[in-house]
Amino acid sequence: MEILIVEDEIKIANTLKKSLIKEGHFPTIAINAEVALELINEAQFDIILLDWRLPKLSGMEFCKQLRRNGNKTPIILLTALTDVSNKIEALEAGADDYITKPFSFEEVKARINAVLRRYRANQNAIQIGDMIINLVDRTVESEKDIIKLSDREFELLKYFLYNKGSIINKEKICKDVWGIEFNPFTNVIEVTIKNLRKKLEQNSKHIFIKTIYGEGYLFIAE
Amino acid sequence: MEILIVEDEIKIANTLKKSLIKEGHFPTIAINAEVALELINEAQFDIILLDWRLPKLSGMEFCKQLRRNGNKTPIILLTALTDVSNKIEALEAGADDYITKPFSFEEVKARINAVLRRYRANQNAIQIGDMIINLVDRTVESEKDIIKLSDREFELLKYFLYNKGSIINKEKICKDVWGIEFNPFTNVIEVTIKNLRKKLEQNSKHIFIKTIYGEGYLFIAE
DNA sequence: TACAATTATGAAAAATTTTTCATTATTGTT
DNA sequence: AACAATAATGAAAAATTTTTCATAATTGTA
Repeated sequence: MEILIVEDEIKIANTLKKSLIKEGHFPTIAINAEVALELINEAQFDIILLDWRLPKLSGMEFCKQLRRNGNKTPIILLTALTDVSNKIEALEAGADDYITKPFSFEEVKARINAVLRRYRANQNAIQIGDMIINLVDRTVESEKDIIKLSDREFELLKYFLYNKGSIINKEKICKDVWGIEFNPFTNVIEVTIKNLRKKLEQNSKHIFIKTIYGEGYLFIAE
Repeated sequence: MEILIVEDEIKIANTLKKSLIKEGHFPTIAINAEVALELINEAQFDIILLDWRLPKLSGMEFCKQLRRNGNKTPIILLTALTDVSNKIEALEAGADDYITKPFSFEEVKARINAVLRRYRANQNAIQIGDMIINLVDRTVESEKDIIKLSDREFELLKYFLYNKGSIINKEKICKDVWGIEFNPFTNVIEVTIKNLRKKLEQNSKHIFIKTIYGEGYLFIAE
């Protein structure tokens, strides 16, 4: 995993770097915000460890700037300050978490894991109607329940999501979801849609698969 | 789907908007780059349709600026220019595609779909060792072949990916992948790891699940 | 070297998913 | 209203996945 360490104290930066390499990660050091920004524009980082105190542009200001520019990489601020208002300030600047110095590497590891777990969950979770669908974990949650979909049902749901608002005919569904040419002698598509519909309707009032007679299906989420 | 239309010609913008709404999308209009940037910082767009000719800051310059600031939203440039060098210029500015005016809505639709398909594939595909793993489509490709994993096997692989470089013991694997407490009377974990290993080893020279005797498993990708 | 602990393995049982099937229901056309 | 075309449905068959099982192999300890 690519980790950017923005820290002007070389000793701290190198210690972190070594420990992260030991963990199988790929850390990169930037000694100030300027260097960091260049690196961010060149490479894709999975997470940023950002010291609060940096020369010129503070870590917090830099954090704000990144967020203002639409950068959503998870950020953990490293701070010596322990005042509660600093925590609020850090989170308001757009940081996902903060670690107070001095810190153990175990804590850094734990925070990185926690922030990434949350980030990945948010990244891949989308709200559709009154449900939350995670495209990586393949979970579907309504207000009532967690809906258990089989693989094929989930593939079909994902397909409808990607084609929301469009009428899709059976031939296209067969090709794109089953990966085979349409066979008019089988009704497996109708059956699978029926099964998916049933599960969605039992758990949602705002999501429908509407049949357009003779044309196909239209996925609607209100 | 949230679509940002950056177009100063109101007629064109409104025509596009209406057609996109008809398709079930959620378009928003910005009449210049400044307005667009504000909207981009406030909301999350799935794709941006960006006119080349904008007052003050051209679409291309705006595109460059977005990319420079780490914004990776798919962008389609709308241009009246047909010179081949403009196409190259557009792509070099960081656009994902371009559409030449005048255009039909069918073409806009087709381009949006193509760009999103490619974007989603790239977004969710990661290279690990000599394989490409798509976490949404759940496909695993090596240079030789497409590896067919069952659900459980894929969940286990994903888990190892997220914990690359860490030794994970069986109790933790059981809890995090199977979602149940470890039962010492079963060897289902060993069997599933064996099955996954076999498939990985048949297709990759650079990915291993190493056994640390008495401790757990370590996922290695070179 | 012998033994214990842990892990790996091939085969089969059990569970689940996917598809097929026959029938019913709905929609459109004449 | 009658009929044809299309879609939906419950049940069961077929296919696949997941787990169990008994045994073998590997690793660590005494």
